[in-house]
This record gives sequence, C-alpha cells and structure tokens, in this order.
Amino acid sequence: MDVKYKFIVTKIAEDISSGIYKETKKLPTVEELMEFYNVSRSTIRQAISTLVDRGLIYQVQGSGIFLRTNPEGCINLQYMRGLSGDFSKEKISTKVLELKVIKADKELAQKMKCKEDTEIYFIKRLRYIDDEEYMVEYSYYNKDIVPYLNIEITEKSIYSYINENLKLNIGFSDKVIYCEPLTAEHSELLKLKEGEGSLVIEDTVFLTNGLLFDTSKCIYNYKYAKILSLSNFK
Amino acid sequence: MDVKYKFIVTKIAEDISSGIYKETKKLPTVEELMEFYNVSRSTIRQAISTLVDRGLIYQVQGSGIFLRTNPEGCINLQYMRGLSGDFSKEKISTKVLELKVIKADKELAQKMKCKEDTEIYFIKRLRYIDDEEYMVEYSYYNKDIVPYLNIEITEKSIYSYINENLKLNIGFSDKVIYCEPLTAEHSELLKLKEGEGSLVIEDTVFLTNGLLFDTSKCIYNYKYAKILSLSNFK
DNA sequence: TCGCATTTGTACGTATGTATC
DNA sequence: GGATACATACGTACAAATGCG
Repeated sequence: MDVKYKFIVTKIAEDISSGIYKETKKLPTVEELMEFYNVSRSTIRQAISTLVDRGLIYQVQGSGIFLRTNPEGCINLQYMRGLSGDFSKEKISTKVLELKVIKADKELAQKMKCKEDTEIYFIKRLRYIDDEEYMVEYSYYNKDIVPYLNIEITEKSIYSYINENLKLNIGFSDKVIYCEPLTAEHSELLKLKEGEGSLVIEDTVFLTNGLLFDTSKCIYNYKYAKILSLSNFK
Repeated sequence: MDVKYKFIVTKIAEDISSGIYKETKKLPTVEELMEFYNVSRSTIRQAISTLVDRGLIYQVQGSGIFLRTNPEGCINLQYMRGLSGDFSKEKISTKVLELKVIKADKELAQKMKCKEDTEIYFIKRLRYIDDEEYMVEYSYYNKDIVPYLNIEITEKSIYSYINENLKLNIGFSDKVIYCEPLTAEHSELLKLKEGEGSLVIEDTVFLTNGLLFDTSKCIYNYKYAKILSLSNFK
C-alpha cells in the first residue's frame, strides 16, 4: 500500500472506528490533515472523498467534516468485505453443501458473459451467524479466472483468497435485491416455514478490468438479515 | 448549473442514455473529452468520477472508459430520483391516504433527531406503477425544514418540490432494507395475502448540511419491486 | 445586519507512475 | 519496447457557504 491516499483512507477509517472523534463527531480540517500527513491538499481531498463514498463521513462547505452514524450488524452495500467484515463481533461459520466444476449451459453462459461449456466452479453454502441459520448461497466462479478452489478455501472467505493469493483486483458489482417466497428446501435449511418471505440478493461481480468472474444468489433468513445502504446524492 | 463538472456529468449521462456509445461501449478518452469541453484534465476526471459512483461507467488504467450495463425497472440505490426517475416508461400514480401535521412523540423525536413536540408532516401514500399496487409509504417531514405541504404536492413528487421550490439541497441518506410479513392492512392495500413477505425500505434522509428532514418506511409489493445497487470496491 | 475569518468547493496546470495493448 | 491512456501527487488561485463577533 504505497499509494498515499489509500494509506490515509485506511488510517482515518481506523481512527473513526476507534472512537477518537466520537466526542466532537468532527474530523480535523483538510488543512490540519495536510500538515499531519505531510501531503498536498488534493491527496487529502481524494482520501476524504473515498470515505464520503463509503458513507463514513460528510462534508459541509464552510463548516467541516463530520461523522455519519453507522448502524452495526447490517450487510453494508457501500463497502463490501464479506460477512466477516460486517459482523466483526459475531461468530460466523459456514457449511459447504456442494462444491463442483460444471460446464456452463446456455442460461449460465449468458449470466456469466462467457461461452457455453466454459468450466465454472459451483458452490452451495449454508452460512451461520452466532449459530443461527443466516443464508443459503449459490455461487458460480469462472474457472478461467479462478482456476482452483477447494473445501478449505470455500469454508473461509473466497474473496480474501482471490485478493491475496490470486492477486486479482475486484472492481465493482451489480446487486439486485428482492423478496421471494421460500421453497420447501430453503425453508428447511433456514428453519423457517415454506411460503414465508425471504430476502434475496443476486450479485454479479467484476474485476477492475471489467471481467465478470463471479455471480451468486443468496437467500437470507428474513428474521436476521438487514441490508444497509449509505448513499450520496451527487 | 454553472458548475462545469456537473454540466459535463449531465451531458455525458444523456449521451450514454441516448445510446451514442452503444456500439463501442466505450467513451472518448479523457484527453478527447478535455478538448471537446475545453476544460482541464481534473475537471473531466471529477465528472467521470461522479459517473463511476453512479454506476454508469468504469475506468481501466491504460485502456479506457467503458459503459456498465444498466438494468431498467429497478429502484436504483446509487442515484435516487424518486419513482418517476426509475420508471420513466411506466405510468406512475399516487393516492394520498392521509396527510396531517402531528407532534413528535418520544420515539419519533428520536428517529427524526429532533425535540419532542416538534411539528412533523405525516403522509401515507399508496403508489401504483401501470395501475398495479406497488407500495405503501409512510413518510415524515420535519415542519421546521419543510414548512408547507399539501395534497397537490404530495400527489406528485415531494422531492422535486423540496429541491426546486424550497431550494433545499438533499445530501445523503441511510437506507435499511429487509423483508417482513405483510400485516392485514398492507396485504389488503397491495392486494396480496396476509403473512406473505414484503420488501421494506426504511429511509433517513439528510440535507447537505447534515440536517435530518425526512424519514420514511416503504412497504413494497414483492411481486414487482426490485432494487438495484451498482457499487464499487474502493 | 454586516463584515471578516474559517473551511470546503471548483478549476487550472504540471510532472511522473503504471497498466494495457 | 513503445505508444496510449488512466492514476497519483503536487501546487496555486479564487469562489462560496458557514459561523462568529
């Protein structure tokens, strides 16, 4: 991390979560941050802008930089770090129900923007928070991009493996969120009743170069799952 | 709109939606845009950055600026313009079920971050898309900030009234999204069955200066409502 | 109410680094 | 390896909103 503004983003985010601004709910001025980090105005502004995008702070012209209050225990859409990022205090566990390589049929090929018969990792997981059934996840990874996955990796965080081991850079994602009645199978897995509602997120994830490498469908237990979206009007 | 980069944002967004880049799926280079708009590099970069945040485009270092495919008919979380913005082709209508001024009790005062007994506009609306029952909305506006509302305004877009008539600048919002069984009343309004799931968005909206002026709870018909979130990993 | 100091917003210019093709 | 194109970083000037006296 030798990029200055990214280092500053991480540092300020840590400072905020450590609570050192909780009295004033206000950050130092841009001028003060420039001096503290010994960088230019635009470098501080870029770091601040990133934190504004993540929903941690907001700026008021002529007044200062203020903290945004940030509910815990929600799936955060602005800054995705997987379940373990959103639930740092809770115990997370994962049961891998299925893990295999399949060949993309016409429908899957269209979804994954790849050719038919491309090899795809298919993973079905049941995930728990504090030992409660939290969600059922179906995910698909293009094997041309993610050449190897095993039970050990899929029991933990697939994303940190992709990031740290494969050195791939995740860029952006499209999420479609809706509500759907539970099927018999899912209601059993989540210990709910058939026909009750569930919260569903269909996710399509791209690398920074625009390549689609992952799609998934997650069916959440409506009793526990809350999504948080911290957005800006720009 | 005499701010250059905002003008350019609007222009490029129009160009994209008009389809002039649909062949190449690629924007002109930063250099070319600088020349075309006769502005500096940083002004173009700021405009492009805004469009990246809105999920319209993505940049690849060394390669160019590319279009992101953008599903229609969804509630867009990145760039909120109300129902009429998300459903430009459909017919939208609104039935105002209730409109009155109330005094904030302890619970509402906490939610609206105001003092108890502050006057609050309460509005209950049923909204239709193509004559189908789409959602029930309960909204609350702080009367100190939004001093006047009537049936005519609430039948149309409250936000455009706030923006254009009151000249208030909407800054950011927290949305909590979850799934909840329908009550008897809501199932009747939405023509669904009691106990079926519904998609719920609780929204807390702030002005650019950080003042909370609006909270709302929307209960969506799960058969029609889809939310789209176009996010970036930064 | 007015004016001034503070603080963020917009815009320009330049140089160098780094990924892609 | 070279050309192209985006990314990072520095610096400067002035505009606009806020807040205080």
